[in-house]
Amino acid sequence: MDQTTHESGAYDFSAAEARWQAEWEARNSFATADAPQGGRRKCYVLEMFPYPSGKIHMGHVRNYAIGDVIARARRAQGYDVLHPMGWDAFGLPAENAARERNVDPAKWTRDNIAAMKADLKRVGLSVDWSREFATCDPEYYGHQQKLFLDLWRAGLAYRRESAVNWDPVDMTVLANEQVIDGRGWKSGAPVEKRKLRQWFFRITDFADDLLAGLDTLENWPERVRTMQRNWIGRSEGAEFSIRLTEPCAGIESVPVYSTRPDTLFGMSFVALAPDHPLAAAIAATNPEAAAFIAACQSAGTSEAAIEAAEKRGFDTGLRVVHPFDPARTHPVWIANFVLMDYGTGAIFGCPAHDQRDLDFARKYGLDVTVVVAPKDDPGMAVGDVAFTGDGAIVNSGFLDGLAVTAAKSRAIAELEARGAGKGVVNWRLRDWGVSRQRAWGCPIPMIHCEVCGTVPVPEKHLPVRLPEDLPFDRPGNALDHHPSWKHVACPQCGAAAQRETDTFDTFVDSSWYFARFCAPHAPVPADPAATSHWMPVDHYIGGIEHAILHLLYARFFTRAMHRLGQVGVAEPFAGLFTQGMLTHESYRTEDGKWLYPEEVIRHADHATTLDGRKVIVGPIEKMSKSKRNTVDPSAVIARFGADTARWFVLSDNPPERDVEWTEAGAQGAFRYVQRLYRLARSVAADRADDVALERAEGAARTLRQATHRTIAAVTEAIDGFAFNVAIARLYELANAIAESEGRTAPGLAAARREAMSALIRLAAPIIPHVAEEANALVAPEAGLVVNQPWPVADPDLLKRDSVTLAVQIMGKLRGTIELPPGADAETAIAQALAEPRIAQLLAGATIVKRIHVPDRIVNFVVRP
RNA sequence: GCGGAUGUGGCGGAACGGUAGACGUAGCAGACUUAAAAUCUGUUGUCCGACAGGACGUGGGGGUUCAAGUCCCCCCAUCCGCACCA
Repeated sequence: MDQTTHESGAYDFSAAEARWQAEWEARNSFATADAPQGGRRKCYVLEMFPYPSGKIHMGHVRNYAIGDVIARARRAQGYDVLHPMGWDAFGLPAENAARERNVDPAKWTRDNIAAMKADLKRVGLSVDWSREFATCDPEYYGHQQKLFLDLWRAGLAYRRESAVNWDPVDMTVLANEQVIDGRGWKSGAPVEKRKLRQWFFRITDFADDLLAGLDTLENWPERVRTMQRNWIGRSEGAEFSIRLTEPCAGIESVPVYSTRPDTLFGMSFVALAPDHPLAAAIAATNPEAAAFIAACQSAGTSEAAIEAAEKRGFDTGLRVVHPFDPARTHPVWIANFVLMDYGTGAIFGCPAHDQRDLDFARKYGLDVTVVVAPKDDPGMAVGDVAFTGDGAIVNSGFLDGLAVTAAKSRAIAELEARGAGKGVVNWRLRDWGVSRQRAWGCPIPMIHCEVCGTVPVPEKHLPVRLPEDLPFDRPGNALDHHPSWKHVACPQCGAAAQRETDTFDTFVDSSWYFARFCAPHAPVPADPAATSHWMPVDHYIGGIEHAILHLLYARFFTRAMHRLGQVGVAEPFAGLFTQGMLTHESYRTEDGKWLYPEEVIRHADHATTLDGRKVIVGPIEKMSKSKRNTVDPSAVIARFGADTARWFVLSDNPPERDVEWTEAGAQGAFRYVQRLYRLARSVAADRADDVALERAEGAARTLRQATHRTIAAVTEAIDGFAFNVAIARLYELANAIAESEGRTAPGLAAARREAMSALIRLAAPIIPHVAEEANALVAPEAGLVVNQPWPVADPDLLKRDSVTLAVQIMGKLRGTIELPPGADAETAIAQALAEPRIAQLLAGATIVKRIHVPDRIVNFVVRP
């Protein structure tokens, strides 16, 4: 009896998984070289690296299982596969832990990495761990500082003022997620906007290219490309000045941007962003305006908060002159829905043809003039819905009668002729602010000298290391509070100077790690030869929540590095796959306390606690610690094994959708793993059969056909990331092998061995441990499964002996017929008409049309 | 508010415009067992009817087509993102 079989004959996953993981590690099965290997095609598989929270969760298991299936399948298919792993190790949680529990964020992070790595290793991933690094390694962030200096020298980084959320009680900058309903999450104090000098990357320099590049990303989900396109937000419009009737504080006119210059005659007001310079000038002498602006500032900086807020405005009393009609004047308002960061921070309002303007106009009783008349309703009156479609321009002087597009050009030409403005391309995309007032991040390698200004840290002094004794005893930036860290001599003049105490946004850390993985020990940030070989990432796998920011920043950063000659490609991710989230029922006691699933006994129609108290079963929601509806993968792996966990998270539904963890599903997965092993034992016990595979007949040939159909179907399904479909086909093959047991047919033993070998290799990317175990029973002479090639389907065995066609009358199914594949229309229709039931139903009716789709259907269209 | 997606049996889901419900899970009936678990066999969309057969059925409403889960239009619900969470 071998050591992984219980006395009962059951598969002992625990011993087997540890043994095969050790075996792969001892053989270095997943190590990859930086350079090309003998003409083998390369495949770079990368899952978004994790934040080291300390424990893996089921979302990680699913994310890494998806990547691992692809990596293992590609390896079997003959590719040279790069599949690395690392840690996105800077960020707020470590800092919060430091404050709350007085621990060193570095130690906290290192401990978390160690724990998570141990968890991940038990999942049995085909990862080349020799490439592992964490973004908090001084070596990594030192290279990042070098990259920043390169970007700065290339003019792609600069410093300017920008607003942050300021908590006036805790005296600290808040992240948007720390602002809840306009208040600080801890202090509860209303948040203020405050301007700080901050570092920015000039991502807008690449706006055009980032947009155009999307068209080349054929292996990205269309929805992600659409989201990025909308985010970049290219628009064509007009930028022009609108003259005030009287100057205000020396300001004579207001520049506005509009994508609808065709509706200029429908203008009824001008609206300024609350932080617009003219608004500030007005507020200086008008306390009411100042109060209104102050009220707007408390909303926080997030666009969602601003736009979801009720539209409010303040009439400044100023008026502007209409650019095309000096006789008309319009009021100037300050409005909370106008964004300073978009366009010029001021708009003209045309309520009839813009919903936000209309809502605003209705609220404050402003004029609504229709200037675009829909073709089917030329006399349209506007109620509460703005008309934004095409039509003919009316009430608009020289624009009258034109269509919208023509009117835009005409209006722009007129503005240019009058010297008032011009046609411009505008982008919604803003430059990327990377300064964070946080201590647990990559220090920005700059020094502020009173004499020399802002001076870069000399490269020989990189990395600028974080101090090991960060003081977290008071709010604010611990790096800034450190007694000595920031005080240095100016590298240029030697005078006393101060280090920049802001650190980088952690999105910077994750914007080039995939390039570093290609040569993780190179003396430069990215090794050009290694990145030229491995980049782009062929399959990048992660959550849909990263669809915009992370992916856009990484695309920008790669372009910047490419421009500087540091990586071989401009586009980092050739293929993208976005997975759904893990969800689970949530449970609470009657007094509202959240319960973990393991504290709950689930009955058929209700649930109780372990000691019998009533449990309220909540909706199925995204797993989160706060609701305690999490399932701990370590516990699942200990109970069922890694193979079961991997199989379940891939089997239940398409990977791009959310998956609900269910006990029943896990049990089902567990049964399959056991069943695979039992089948292998059964096949291994078959007596040899001297009939060759090629001469298999009857049940043996049927099994061979099933095997080869499964090979074709599973290969296609895995290529398309349809793991749930691949798994359904693997169930079918297992069923077919089980059915063949005890039967007799020429070549059946050989056919069963063939089927089992295919099943093992096809299932191996998903459940690699039991696949090795089964292989050791059935075909030990073939060597480890990880070194075996992917099975290939024999086209002859994919051919069907006969096909079933549906026979329809008026599109309704009325019967089926059996035909040889490829039968022509005449044969099919004749046979359909010969069916007694069809003939009966057609009797007395006139057939007006006969439709035949080869190997699919016959449909008769009849008249009674 | 804006942008993007999703919706099919009790549940997860499958389905080049061509037999809706593959496969799994749950349920029911049976075999094995002292018993339970495991395993195996059969069965299961709803309604009518006898297992023949029929009607209905893919979030709701309309349309295109010989034929619609699939294409088009409108609506509803849920989820993701919104620039300092990662």
